[in-house]
Amino acid sequence: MARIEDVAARAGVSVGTVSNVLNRPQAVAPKTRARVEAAIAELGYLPNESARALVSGRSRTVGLVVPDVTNPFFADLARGAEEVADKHDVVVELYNSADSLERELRYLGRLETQRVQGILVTPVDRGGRAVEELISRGTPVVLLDRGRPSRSVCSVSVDHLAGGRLAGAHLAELGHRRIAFVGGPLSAPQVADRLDGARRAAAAAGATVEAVETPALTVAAGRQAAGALVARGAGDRPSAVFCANDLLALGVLQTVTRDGLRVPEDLAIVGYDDIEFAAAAAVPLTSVRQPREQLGRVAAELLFEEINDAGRHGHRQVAFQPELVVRRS
Amino acid sequence: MARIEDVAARAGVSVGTVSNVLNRPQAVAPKTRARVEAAIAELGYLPNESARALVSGRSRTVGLVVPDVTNPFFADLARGAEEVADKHDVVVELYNSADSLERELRYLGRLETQRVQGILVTPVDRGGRAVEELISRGTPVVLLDRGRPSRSVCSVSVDHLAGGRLAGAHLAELGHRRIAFVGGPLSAPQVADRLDGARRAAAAAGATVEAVETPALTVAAGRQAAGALVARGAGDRPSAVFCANDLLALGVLQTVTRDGLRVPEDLAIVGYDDIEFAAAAAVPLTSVRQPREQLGRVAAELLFEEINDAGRHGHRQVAFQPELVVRRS
DNA sequence: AACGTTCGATGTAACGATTCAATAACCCGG
DNA sequence: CCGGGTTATTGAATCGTTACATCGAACGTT
Repeated sequence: MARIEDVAARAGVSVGTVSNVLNRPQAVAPKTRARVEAAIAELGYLPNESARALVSGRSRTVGLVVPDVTNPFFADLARGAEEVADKHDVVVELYNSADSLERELRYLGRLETQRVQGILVTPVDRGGRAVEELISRGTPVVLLDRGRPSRSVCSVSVDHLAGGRLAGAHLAELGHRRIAFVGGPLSAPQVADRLDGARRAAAAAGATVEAVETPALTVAAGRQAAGALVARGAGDRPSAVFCANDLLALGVLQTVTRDGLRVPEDLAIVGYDDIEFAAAAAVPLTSVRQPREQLGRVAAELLFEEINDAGRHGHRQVAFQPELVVRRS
Repeated sequence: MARIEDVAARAGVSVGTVSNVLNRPQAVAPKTRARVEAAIAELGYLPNESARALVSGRSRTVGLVVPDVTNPFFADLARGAEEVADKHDVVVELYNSADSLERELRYLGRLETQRVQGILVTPVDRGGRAVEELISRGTPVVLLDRGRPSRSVCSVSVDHLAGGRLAGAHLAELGHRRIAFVGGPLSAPQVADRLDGARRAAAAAGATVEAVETPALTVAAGRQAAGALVARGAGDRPSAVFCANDLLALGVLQTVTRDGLRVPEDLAIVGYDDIEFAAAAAVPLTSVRQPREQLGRVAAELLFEEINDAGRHGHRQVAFQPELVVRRS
């Protein structure tokens, strides 16, 4: 494979000049530039990114670690982040921690050894030690969807307390007095906040919210939780469920309708995220919408601000307000 | 940030020894190793992957470029690939070309400048010149879901002709005589094959298949195509549609039911891929299932075979058989 | 024609690891 | 206690770039 030296030889110039046409074309005379470009084309030369990164001390990359690429919410978020990374001529490497701490650590470690410019991450363990260490060693990090009030790191999140409130108030207003919350693990703050918000809004309207904890936020977990709910029998069952995300809601919807319940007559359902499938579901899903792509965009913007503004940069915690999208469930 | 030299100094050994404990721990005496490991921990040392890659000539990475991360089909495929990459102690970098040739080229180029060990790719332009050049310059490539009979490259695919046949035969058997195929662009061979297969099976049963081409395989495109279908009026409408993937089918389903058609009574629908949402749809979707994760696994295995077995490695084209999953649509 | 400027091109020292041949330390039997 | 054979460690060369100080040519002005 051709090296910069081969190109230089072929074009009859020095390697420095080749490097210049690659990195500051305006600094080299048009004729020489043309000659060098021809040599590059003839040789099929491609610069070695490792060597580049080695001398400049940083790669032209940022990392994005999400807990579930399968969840369209994160896919949309990734798109938003890519959009702004493009403007900075940086590529986004996407990694799927699949809700596994071990995988998350592996990927974060890998990203750090690659000396990426920065990392966007939704930590599975609520942003624990691993992230602290990353930051303390100097890698810029922006937390996604983990709105801890920490001053030591930028974060972008949605006010899930408000989101929960929206859902709780909506259901209470519809006359529901017994509401179930399906979601988990409750140790995840975004999940706990949604529950909390719903509880408060429901309490204010004289309704109660019972938590049904799930191991994950997936369709399968939703099916399982719904199974337990259905098994209880009509008398002993809440009349509405608020699901911590749309994937769960879809699972619940699927199972309860299969078991003969009507939605929303026998059981009302409210989801969260408002992914594209929510509107296309068996019963179009009422859901709490998060500004998905915007979340990704803003997170990336904060990251690049920190990367470029280096030392003097105040960490900011940006919180978005969710919005209730009422459909038929 | 600590370098290997700092670690060596702190542990009182040479850099070569530190490198050894990192790469072949069994070759260094237990006592020295312990000392070095302590120094590494104290300094929070992390090797610089760029430097590593530079001297070894290859990074510990493979690339995976898919046309749509949002499509759960590809997410599952990625999971399969990661699983086998893990075993080789290699990480999978995931990139979303979003069906854009320009983005695909950018990512492939980037991967090549990073000197990745190999690339798994579902090319948007049916594996044209870009991929040929990649291969000719020596990067191992495995094509995903692009089963061209080319002997010059490994590929993993599903027999979409058979898949189309499955769908066409199923609908014809149900008595449908006018079937629409919704999907596109038809220039994509996987899409064209599905249409072809459906046509043949339908023709054998005396039915006809009319193609409704869409610009992409998304929910939105499905909605749009369905709109056109609905607008035609009951008399002039096919009684069944076969969609090139489940995303389209979901879009079609959503629009036609919104417009008052019953599925499957007024319009039967068959999807393709059998993603998780298919079963959870308004009307549980009949779909042609592809072995998604297995596809990813086998592709990765072929790639590593080529990477490790270097010169002598016969390119193979693996084709899987799809399977019809009958549900209610 | 001489001189000061500018603009373009050059050469080389890093960057941070790995590799490998050479050397040193060690172990054990005689 | 010495020598022969291992086993451990060392040190320098190397990977492919970029950055930067330096050098040279060309040009316009007086």
